[in-house]
Amino acid sequence: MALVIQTPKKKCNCISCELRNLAFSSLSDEDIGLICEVREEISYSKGEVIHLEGDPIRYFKYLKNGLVKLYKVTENGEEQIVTVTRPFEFVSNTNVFHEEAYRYSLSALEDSVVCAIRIDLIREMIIRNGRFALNLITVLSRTAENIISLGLEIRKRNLAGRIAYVLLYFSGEIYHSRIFDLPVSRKEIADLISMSSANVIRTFSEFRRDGIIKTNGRTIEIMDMNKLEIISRRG
Amino acid sequence: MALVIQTPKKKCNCISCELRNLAFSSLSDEDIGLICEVREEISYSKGEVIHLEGDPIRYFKYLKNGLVKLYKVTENGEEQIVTVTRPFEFVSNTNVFHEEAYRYSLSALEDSVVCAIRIDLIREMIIRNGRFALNLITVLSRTAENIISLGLEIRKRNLAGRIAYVLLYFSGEIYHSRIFDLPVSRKEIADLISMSSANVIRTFSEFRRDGIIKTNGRTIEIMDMNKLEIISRRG
DNA sequence: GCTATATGTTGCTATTTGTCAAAATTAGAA
DNA sequence: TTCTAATTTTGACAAATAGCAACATATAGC
Repeated sequence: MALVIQTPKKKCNCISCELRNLAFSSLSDEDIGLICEVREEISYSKGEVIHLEGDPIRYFKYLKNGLVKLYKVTENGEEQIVTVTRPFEFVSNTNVFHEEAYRYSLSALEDSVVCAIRIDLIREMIIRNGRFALNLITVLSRTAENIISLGLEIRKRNLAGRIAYVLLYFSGEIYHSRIFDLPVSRKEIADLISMSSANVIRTFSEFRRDGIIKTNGRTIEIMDMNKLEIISRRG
Repeated sequence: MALVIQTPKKKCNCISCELRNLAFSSLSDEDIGLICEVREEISYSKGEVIHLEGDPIRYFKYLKNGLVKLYKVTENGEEQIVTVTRPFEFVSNTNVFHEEAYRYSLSALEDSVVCAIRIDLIREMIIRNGRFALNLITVLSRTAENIISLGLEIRKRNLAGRIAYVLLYFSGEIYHSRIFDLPVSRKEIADLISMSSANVIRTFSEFRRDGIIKTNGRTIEIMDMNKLEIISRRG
């Protein structure tokens, strides 16, 4: 008798997970094994909400693959987008360690996989493993700095400069390609750069007229990278 | 000129330092003693630069008392202010753990005292003392989140809303008083909210005309807190 | 394939914000 | 103090941006 019945758990693959090279590189195989046991890997399809602002924080989440947006809904029901980000960003973790509830909502812009580990366990490991803690501080502060920097870059530019910056951001940081499918609507770009969607669209049209970009729906092709960079710089 | 005062070393008082209640609460008396030995307490008078963006990061700095501004100089020589902050914020430490050089400059808006501890030592302590690490993560993420939040709040408002928000910020967060001396010039407010200084001044004048504030040079008295909050909310 | 709905586009106008310049005031240096 | 330079203030005008509305196009659900 006394059979230990393990619910059919798919074979843990954390040990070979490419993410170990980030914060988790300093964990022993033993600890990684522990994380494997308890971590939950959750798939979200495009458009799905991963969590809402106000939800209690129980998990430390990081993006394994896909693309997400971090955002906030203002009192008058408008969305303000904090950032759009790829793996392996530690998403919405700016406040994971000092608040009870999420300050920002998170949703999937593309089909995405999030790895979630109970925050208590992460806390334990920080306490137990100083090297892990130091690694974690490093990546968390990089994540936070990216968000801060994006905000400053947006804030100092005018409409055209903001759009040029965002296009370069998607091209350079997100897609590493001169041609790409925008993962967001014009309205969402407006919500990211804090401008009206009509003016975002207008600026796209101007850039198109001036031969700086080609657009076909959400497909963007940057034709004149140089001019776009100039607009971004002096905008 | 911001001399590092090393000798004669005044009797170490870290053990009773009110800052121990923050990140350092989890350090043993022994470790606190060690920090006492090596920490440098540096006084800056109003207007002095504490460090410049690009300077190599060698110290973990926190503000013991005073008031500082964190800022950046753009390519065209304009200042962009990231935040204005009081103790016991951990200043400019967003990138202390993942970069070689400061990304932002820091200067004193009032006479200030900064405690500086060699970053290597902090790293060592993180590795050695997990509780300290966890505490540090908590306060660092709160600091980062404050900066992110300020940026978002500014970005979503129009001119009048931004100024109302900033006045409420100084009144509520910095001075805890309805009447206070602005620690910054009109130009610096402009650099913080990313608007022109002429328009900042104009808005001050409007608020004055409407009986919302009284101004006398840098002395501000908020006369109608309610109206200011309404402007901040719907701006 | 078809409708219903959301998203994108453009023009027009009102409002907001920036720029420039001159005058008034304030702060700092000698 | 006295002078000088920087900051503050205001006005007039130009430029940028928002708001609205009509229409086109794409998308999703049936």
